[in-house]
Parts: sequence; structure tokens; C-alpha cells
Amino acid sequence: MLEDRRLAVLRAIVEDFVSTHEPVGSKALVERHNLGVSPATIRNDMAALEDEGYISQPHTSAGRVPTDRGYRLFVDRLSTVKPLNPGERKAMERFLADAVDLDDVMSRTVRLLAQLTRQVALVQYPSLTRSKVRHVELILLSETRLMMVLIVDSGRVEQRMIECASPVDASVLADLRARLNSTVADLPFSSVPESLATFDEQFTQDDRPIVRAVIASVVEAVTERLDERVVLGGTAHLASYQTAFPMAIQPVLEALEEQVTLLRLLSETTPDETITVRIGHENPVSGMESTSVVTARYARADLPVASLGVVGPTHMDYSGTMGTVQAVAQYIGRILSDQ
Amino acid sequence: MLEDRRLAVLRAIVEDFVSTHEPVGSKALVERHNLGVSPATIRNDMAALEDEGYISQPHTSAGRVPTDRGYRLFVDRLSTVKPLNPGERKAMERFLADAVDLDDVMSRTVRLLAQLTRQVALVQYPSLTRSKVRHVELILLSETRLMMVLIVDSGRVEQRMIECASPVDASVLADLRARLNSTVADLPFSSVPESLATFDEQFTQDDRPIVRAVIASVVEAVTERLDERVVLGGTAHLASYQTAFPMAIQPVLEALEEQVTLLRLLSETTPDETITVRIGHENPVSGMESTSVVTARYARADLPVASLGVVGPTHMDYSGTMGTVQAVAQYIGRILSDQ
DNA sequence: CTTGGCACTCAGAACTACCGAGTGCTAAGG
DNA sequence: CCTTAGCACTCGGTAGTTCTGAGTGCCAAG
Repeated sequence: MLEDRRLAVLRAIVEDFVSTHEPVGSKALVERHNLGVSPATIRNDMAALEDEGYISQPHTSAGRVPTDRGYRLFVDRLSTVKPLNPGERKAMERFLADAVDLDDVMSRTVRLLAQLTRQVALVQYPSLTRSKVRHVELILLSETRLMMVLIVDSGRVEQRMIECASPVDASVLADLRARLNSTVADLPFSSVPESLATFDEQFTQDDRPIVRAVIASVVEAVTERLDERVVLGGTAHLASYQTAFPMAIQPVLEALEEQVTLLRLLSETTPDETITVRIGHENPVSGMESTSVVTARYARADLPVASLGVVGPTHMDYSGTMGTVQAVAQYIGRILSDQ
Repeated sequence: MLEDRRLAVLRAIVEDFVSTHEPVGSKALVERHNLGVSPATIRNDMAALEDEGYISQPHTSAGRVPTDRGYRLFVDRLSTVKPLNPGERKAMERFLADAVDLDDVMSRTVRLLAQLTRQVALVQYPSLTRSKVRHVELILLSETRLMMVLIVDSGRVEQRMIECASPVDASVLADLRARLNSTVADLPFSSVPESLATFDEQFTQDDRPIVRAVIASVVEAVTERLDERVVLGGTAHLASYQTAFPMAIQPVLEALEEQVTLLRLLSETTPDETITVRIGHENPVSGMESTSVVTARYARADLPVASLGVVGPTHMDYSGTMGTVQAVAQYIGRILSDQ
């Protein structure tokens, strides 16, 4: 009972602060939320919450502001994941339906996410490690130059240029292509390197250099980490935070320029949870101590392949943001699985 | 003589203002630049310059600040394009030498440009219109699905998925591939559509649907405007401007999020000039009235293919920025021509 | 446990005074 | 005619001061 009201007070503080961006006092609380008790009572609760580290005062004669710990409790126990409203859902579906290829899906997603949440959005490219080889093509461009084109079951294409020391014979190439395809076609990426380990032994000594060069390029292509690419959007929203609250956006912008940083923000998700929220100092990135990151995994054919999410001020609308991130992640998963 | 000194005064004002970001007064001017006359004389010149609209006073008791018009005169008549110093040149060459493919060249260039100029950098992808077809490959993925892979002489690869209504015969496909290659191989992109206009007539009625589908995908690939992609970097530098000078960065960030805006910034270059500077209100983009844009074309094999440049505050170091932009543009041209 | 009362704190607004960088003008000098 | 010293004037920014009121903690009564 008593505990219940304290939590209600914390929730009210978080909600008010998120919407007004101003420290909230006991009087304002009882006015805006019908808590059924007097401001004095609320003050006692607030003092207790402050003792426990959930809220704090910017200065003596001011109202309370949630701490990172307060937001954490709010997210864990007090907030609900608010689903998209029909209008937003429609907008999302319409916007993503027109995507023509993977790059387009990624760039549309990041714009969509930024727009829906009014925050900075991050979208990681799907991992290829679960993908399968569909076809390998070898194309002779000149006497000593050939191109390897690897077609992935998701429809994605990787290409590599191969420079040979000596001229390449067309018939050898045709043979190589045929054997290569029968070996790796339909093979998941992860087992390609192993299955090609002794592949060159079936060729004559003379042909082995070119065979090895091709194998090397194929192995390189299947082990390349496509999922190390993250697209970013909505940085303009950062500028609007600072007017509302004194937050240095420069370190944040700087941090967001680094691909490795973006990857860290996205990749360190709790394994078993569908949606991850990292609040303020919980972030593994310096310069982003006053931002929160909400991320979700997305899946292709039920296998998680990558993450997406948003970066915003710690005083964000967690319920709405979590709902949006989750909805977009689910929808992207469906789009990727369809094709 | 008199005119000369006035110009010298304008130059001094621009230089001082660019380095200090503070209105510059007559006394400070004679101290920092040996103009050989007294502050009073300078004041007369300043009054004249103000009458002509080259400088202005933020308020009565302040020094002078260059106007857009003043910067324009400075750029046109008073500034020199300052070449990179050896260290910068070394850094540039080392940084760009490691690029592995076109995407990598573009992303490295934008980061380089942002770092060297400490401003927001834009790099446009090279146009394909001058490119030639090297090879077209058709790969059967399933009974009714095939993939068209177009290899461009610059080493770039475009792929398209083609869905057919009826099963595709392998021998027809081989025939189509051979004829298609003999028709378009080595052809510049611009003449591909025309040369394929009546291509389908050499096939039987039965085969024409698939032939046409393939042609359509090839034509689409060669007419796609790769140069409509612009990469962006160094937005974090925007945040540092505002501390120095009250400039709303939000509209700028917003403008920079739009690909079309980036294209407009880059594409409206004066045709005959190697380097273009657009100052303040000269910009065709609303929200960027207090920024200047310095752009340069870059060429592949002596044919201009696209532009790159930087966006910064109107009080930027034009000499240095122009030098850097030009150097990077030239070097990129060389890299693209080499491969 | 709740509540009204009360003294206390302190950030921010509002007002004032003041400084000084910078100006334009004028009159004298080259 | 250009240059320059002198001088009165302007006015943004800083610093000091006061005032206000939102908000607090505490206490004693219900």
C-alpha cells in the first residue's frame, strides 16, 4: 500500500518531468494526478524516494528530477510498452512497403524510426552469418582479371575482383565454377570456409594458384561482417533537446560519428530480452552519459540477425519509444523474411 | 591607392573576424596589421565600406563584421587558394590509399574532408553516365527467377532480380547472354538504351517476354543515377560553431538530412569554375542562410563526374577551405582514374 | 500515517549602475 | 584632398543588489 503509493509518485514524477522537462514539486503532483493525499504526504514520499536514490533535487528550492536509477525502476516496473496507434502503423507500413532493396530498407527504416520517435535512430545491417550461398559466378573480364560474384539467398550480392598472375583459361574457369557451385551452393556461410579447405586439391598443380585466389575471395566474402554497418538518422532531433535541457550535444554527435560506437550501442543487448533500454551512465560509451538508448533485435525467418534502436535524452517517453522500436523491429523482420 | 587600402582593410577585417569570431574595431586593426595609418583613417574607410554594404555593425558601439557581400568580395578578389601543407597532404594520401572499393573511397573521403576542414563534409558519388558496360551476366537462380549482374568499367557492379512468368530455358538464356554482351559490351551507358531498343526482335515470339524483362533491367541499371547519392560527415563540427557564434544549428541539421538538399548544395556549381563558393544567402537552401558552401568538381579520367565540398559558417577560413577542397577533389579524381 | 502550518532556502527575474570598446564628427595639419 | 588627434556619445555586457515565489523539511496536531 505504502510502497504502492511511492511507486505511483515516482511514476508521476517521471511522467511529468518527461512532458514538461522541469523539476516537479509536490503541489503540482497532487494537482495533476489524483493521488488522494495532500502535498505534505507526497513530500514525505519524495524524501524517501530521494534517500533511495530514485530522484534528486537540482538545487535546494527546486522540485525533484528522476535519477538514472529512477528511470531504471520506471522502465522495469512502471512502464508499459505502448503499441503504435493505427495511424502510425499505417504510416510505417506504407513507408516501408516501397523499399526496393536492402539498402533502401535500411535507409527507410532509419528515417522512419527517427520520425516516429523524434529521436536519433540507428539501424544495423542484418548479419549474413545465417545466410546461405545461392550461387557463385566467375566472370572473365580480361586475360588476367576476373570477377567473383557471390549471390546470397537473401538476394544480396557480394562481388570481388581477382587479379591473376598468369592468363586464365576459360575452360578451367568453367570447370572451377561448376565444382565450386556444387560444393558451396545452399551451404550456410558459416560452413563455407571449412568445406573449401581442401577444395584446391582436386585441381592440377598448374591451376591451383587461380583456384586458391578464387577460394580466398569467396571465403573473404562469406566472412565479411556486413552487420558491422550501422546507418544513422535524425541527428537534427539532437539540436532540439538542448533547448529543452542543458545537454552538450557535441560529444554525442562525435560519438555517433564513429561506426564502432554505434555498433557498441546496438550490439551489447541483453540476450534474452526483446527490447533493451540503457539509461544514462549505463551506456558503455563516454560522452553519452546523459542519453538513453532503446534497442531491439530484429529477426529474419525467426533468427535474430541484428539490432536497431534510438538514442535520446534520459528524459524520454520510454513507453512510446519502446513501443515504436519494438513495432519497427518486428515489421522489418517480416519484410526481410518475405523476400 | 585609396581603393587599395580599403580593400586591405576589408581583408584585415575578414581575417580578424574569422580568427576571433568577434566584431573588429579600428584600433585592433591597426595594431594587428601594419596598415601605416591611424585608427581614425581606418574608421573613415570602414564607414565607406559600410556604406557600400561590405561590412556592418551588430550594434552601435561595436566593431564591424563582414556581410555576405563582404565575404564575396574577399573570396573573389582578396583570397588565395591555400594549398595543403606537406603534412596534410601526406595524411590525405595515406588515408585514402587504403580504400578497398568505391563505397570505401567515398566514406573515407568524407571523413577526411571533415577532419581537414573541421567542417561538415559532403561527397557525391561519381556519375555513371560516362561509364561503359564491361559485361552482363545472367544467372538462373530458380526456374522463374534470374539475376542480372551488370559489370561497369570502373569495377562497379549493379544487380537486378528478374521474376519471370514462365520457366526460363537455360539454352535461351545462354543465347541471350551472348547476344546481349556482343551488343552492349564496351558501350557507354548513355547509348545502351538506344542500342537495345529493337534488340528483342531477333528473338522468337515465345522468348520475347523474358528478353524484354532482361532488357528492362539492364536499361534501368544504366540509367539509374548513382550520382544522386551523397555521403555526409563531420556534423559534430556544427555543434562547435554555435558556441562561437549564435547560429541555429537545428535548421542546418534538418536541411542536411535531406538527400535532395545535399544534391542541390553540390550540383548547382558554376559550370566553368573549378571551385565554387556560395556564401550565406547565396545558398539555394532555406535554413542555411548563415552557412557557406565550398564545392569542387572531381573528375575521372579528366571527365568531371561529381562534386564534393564542405558546409561551414559564413565566417570560415575560405583560403584554407578552398585549398583543402580542391586538393581532395583532385586527389580523388586521380584515385578513381587509376583503378 | 496524514496533514496543516511555518520558517527557511535559493535560483531566477528585474533593476540599477558602471565600464569601456568603439564610433562619428570636427577641426587642425600635411 | 587626405590624414589625424581630440572629444563627446552610444550602448552592450558585467556586476551588484534586491525581490519574489516555488519548493522544501520539520513539527505538532489530528
